[in-house]
Order: sequence, then C-alpha cells, then structure tokens
Amino acid sequence: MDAIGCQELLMPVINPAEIWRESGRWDKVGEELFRFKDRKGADMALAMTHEEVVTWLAAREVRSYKQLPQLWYHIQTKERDEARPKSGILRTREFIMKDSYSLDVDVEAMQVSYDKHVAAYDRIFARCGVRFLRVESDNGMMGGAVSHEYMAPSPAGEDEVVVCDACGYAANVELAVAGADQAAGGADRAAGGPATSPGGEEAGALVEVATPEARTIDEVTAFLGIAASELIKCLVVVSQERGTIIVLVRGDHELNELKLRRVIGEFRLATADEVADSLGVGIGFVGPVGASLDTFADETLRAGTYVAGANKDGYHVTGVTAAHFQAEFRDLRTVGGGDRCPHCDGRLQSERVIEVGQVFQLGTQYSEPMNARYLDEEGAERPIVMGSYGIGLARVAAAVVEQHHDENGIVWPPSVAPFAAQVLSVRASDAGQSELADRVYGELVAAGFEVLYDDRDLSPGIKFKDADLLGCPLQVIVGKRAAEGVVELKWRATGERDDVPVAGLTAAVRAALDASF
RNA sequence: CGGGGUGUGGCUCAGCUUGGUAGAGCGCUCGGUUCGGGACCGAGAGGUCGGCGGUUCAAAUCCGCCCACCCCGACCA
Repeated sequence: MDAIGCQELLMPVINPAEIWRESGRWDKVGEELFRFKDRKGADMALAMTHEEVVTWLAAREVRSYKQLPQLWYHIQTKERDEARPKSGILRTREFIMKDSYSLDVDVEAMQVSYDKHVAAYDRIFARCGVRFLRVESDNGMMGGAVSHEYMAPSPAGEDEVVVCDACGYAANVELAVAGADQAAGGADRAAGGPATSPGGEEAGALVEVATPEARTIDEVTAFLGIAASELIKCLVVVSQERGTIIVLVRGDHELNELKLRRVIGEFRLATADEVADSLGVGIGFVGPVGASLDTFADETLRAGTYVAGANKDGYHVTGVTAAHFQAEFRDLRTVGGGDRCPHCDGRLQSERVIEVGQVFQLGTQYSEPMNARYLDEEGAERPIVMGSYGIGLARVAAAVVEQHHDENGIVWPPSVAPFAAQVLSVRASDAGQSELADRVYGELVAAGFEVLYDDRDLSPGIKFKDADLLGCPLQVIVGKRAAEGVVELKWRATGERDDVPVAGLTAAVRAALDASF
C-alpha cells in the first residue's frame, strides 16, 4: 500500500448514523449493520466498511484538483451482524480488514488508481503465497460499476467462480454469463423426441399432453421420457415493483436470483395459493403459453422447442418455442461448469473459492450524496470520483493454511508465518541442551528474527509433532549434538535437515529465509 | 427465519432403545522407570448427567417447556 502511495489513517469504528443516512446506506443495508443508540438517544452504527467516513473526511479536506489524487488506507476491526457466522474464521461478525480508498478528479484518473491497486493486490497475494484468481464480480450493496474479486481456490470456500481455461475469462457465478450453446438446448434434439417440432425455430403445433401428478422437473422428465434440457422451468415470483410475474429458465438450469433481482428488484417466490389465485392452476403446471402475467425468460430460451406447463392442472404442452409466448428475454440463469465461455470456444470450469479481497470502482456513488466536491482547473465544482479496495486479513490466513498444509499440519510460507523459526530442545531436562537452546533462541531474537521457543520438558515426539503442526518455516532442533555446539536446521516444507554449528546458525537462518523469497 | 443434530469429570465420547448404586480413553496430581517422531508401571483426584417442571417406589434414561451450541438452508461486499 505504501509502495503505491497510500497513506495510513486510523478511522472510527463507531459512526454517527448521520453519515450513513447521507450516503443512503442507513436504510439500504438492513440488519447486517450493527446499530445502537448512545446515551442521548442518537442513532449510531458500528462501521462495516468506511466509505462514509472517507467521503466525510474528503468533503472537509479536499478543496482543489491540486490535492488529488489521494489514496488512504487503514487496517482495522470491522463489524457486521452476519445472519450466520460460519466456516471458522471465514465468516465472523467481527473481523480485521485492510481497506483503502482512492479519491480522483475523474473516471480516467480513478482507473489509474484502480489499476495501481490491482497491481499491488496481485503482488500482495502472490507474496503471501496465495494462489488466486481475479474475477469479475457483483458490486452488491457497494454500488458503482466495475468490480473484481480476488478468489483463492479452496474446497473450504463459500463462493464459486467459473473460469475459462482457453481465454482466461473468470467470473463469480453470481454474474457469470455463458456463450450461446445450441448443442445442449432443446432445439437440436434429434427429431422424434416429443419436444422437437419439425419447424425448428418456427412456431409449430402445440400439443397438450396429460401429465397427471407430474409436477416437478424430475417427475415430468421421467413421465415423458425427455431430458430436463427439453423442459421450461416456470417460476412464479412476487416482486415489490412489478407484482406477480413469471420467470422462465430451461429445465436443467438454475435461476440466478441476483441476476433476476437486478432486472425486477426485490422479489420472493409466490406461494401455492398466490399462484392459484393469479393463474388458476397448480404450481407444477404453470407455463408461459397463454399466461396472463408479465413474463421474463432466460436468453437460452430464445432458441429451441420445449415442453412446458399447460396452465391447466394435469397437463403440459409440447412444441413450445419462443414464438408461442410473450416474454422479455434476459440473462437470468446461473452459469456452471461445462457451459461455453462467452468470449471464446472454451468451456468453463467451476471452482470453489475463498474471497480474500475485492476492488470496486465506486464513481460518485458516495461523493454526490455526501457532497465531497473539488474545484477543477476551470473553477467548476465537480464530485470526487472514488474507488474502494478491501482485503480480509483472517481470510488470507485461512486461504494460506488451506492451500499450504500437509498431513502433519500447517506449512507457513515465510512471508506470512507468525514466526520465522521454532527452536526446540529435544530433552529440556538435559542441562547442556537447555543452555544451548536458550542461547540459540537469544541469538536469533537478537538478530531480529521472530522466533518461537518450545522449552517444555516433554517427550521428543510431542515436541516434534507440535512444531510440525504449528508450521514455522524453519525448526532449530537442539539435541544430541548440543555438546559439540551443533544444532539441526529443519525445513518444514520439505523435511530437509542440515547439521549446523551454532556459530553459523544466524547466517544459515538468514540465508534460508532469503532463499525462500 | 426454516430443517436437522448435540448437551454426561478438563477434553472426546459411551450409557438412554428396554428406568434400578455414573463409565471409558485422553488429560491432570503423586512416586518410579523412560527420553530423536505423540513412552511405561503403580497410586490418586475429579461429574448438581444443560435448566425447570412432570410421570414413577425409583429418571442421565420416559414426557413437556425452556436455554445453549453445532450442521444444512434462507441471508451475506
């Protein structure tokens, strides 16, 4: 952060509600924001992130374009009232974040600050030993336009991304798009299947078929002997802004609620009663053809011929194409492994990941409402253009451990190891060993290394196992050759050991750590 | 908020089905032996069985309510 010109600040955890009201997030973020009242009854919040504080500060400090750009960062506790803290240290209600903020004169300048952060983050994660993907992401409640997430592949992760190994396209499944892929769709099924109409894209004949008691995708595919990809999945949702509407995705696809939310705003699934009231049909037999509600369909359904609910209890219709119903086509489905890359002919792979960082181009999302403005060269007042950039420290630690361990425990990369080395005496009850171990520990500390010392009088097996478990990059073992002034230097990562005279130990440790960078 | 699970020495758990004097392993204490990859022998200490109420001659065990924690989902920068 310092290397790209950031200044470190310390910002308050306790925020007056006022600044959160100014930014609009007091009402927008909901229960995730910890709120309380002070003794005077004034609303307060525990900051979950610091855009408001930064913008408030910028509004008071920045007057002129000559003061820009500014890059500010801090490393601090953040608070979020998570609905369900889980996964060890991956999702907690109190956590430490490094976050920084850029203040610029315009979008082009902000892009420069953004690119600086991307470059710095690439270096930071590489140095921490984290294998990561930088993926396109959703901005969530942050607002703004462009956003990327830093994702560390790990089965322990809570997020999922898709990656094209041909062109490098990578995106969070929350917003990933897939290329058109006719092959998997209903249209190209071999003729003769019940879903295929001879006319292809033209509106062929609709045929009503009795499908008693076949409501779910599984039941209908089993009953008709067709693939799920030949069905239209028909969901009825209630939107705050648009009322009750129909949403269509292909039978083998999943609705991406985030994508739909971007189209229709907040929504929930309709209850069976609501479906019956608005369409007069049971929930398993709803279809787009002849339905009286506004309809949104996933792009995939533009092509192909499908089976869909007949809006009549106990019946489905076959031969349904896009020409048979009125709908607004949008990208609404969740992309997964095996889908076609939107940018090339490659296939997408999906991967579980730990989100370790995220960068946002905020634009004037905060500076406009909070009046953070400057005078440009012409003397015109303009809003500051902002970016924000976060790294979850505990998550980095978790990702490092998930990616660097073996059957014996953690294998810390030297850059992030809590201690560079662990000194242990094999037999603490042996005066010679203890004295030498004390001396070695003292010398290493004096030489500026962070050292952990296991001087417990326990059996050697326990001490070796514990040292491996803790995973310091180097172990200095003071044992049977103590009398000769020789100790053993062991590399945790490889298990490689060298006997080293105490006189050369400090130099050997320094050389070993230098070599690992 | 919905679904599932678990609460028994410090820790991990058995016992509950079929009610009848509360157990094991690890850890801990003391003595002795051992000592380069989680040693061994011997002797000990340690539990209102999550809480409240009920059934019963008798409840860790059966019933009801409550509490806490864990997992899955919803949710989530």
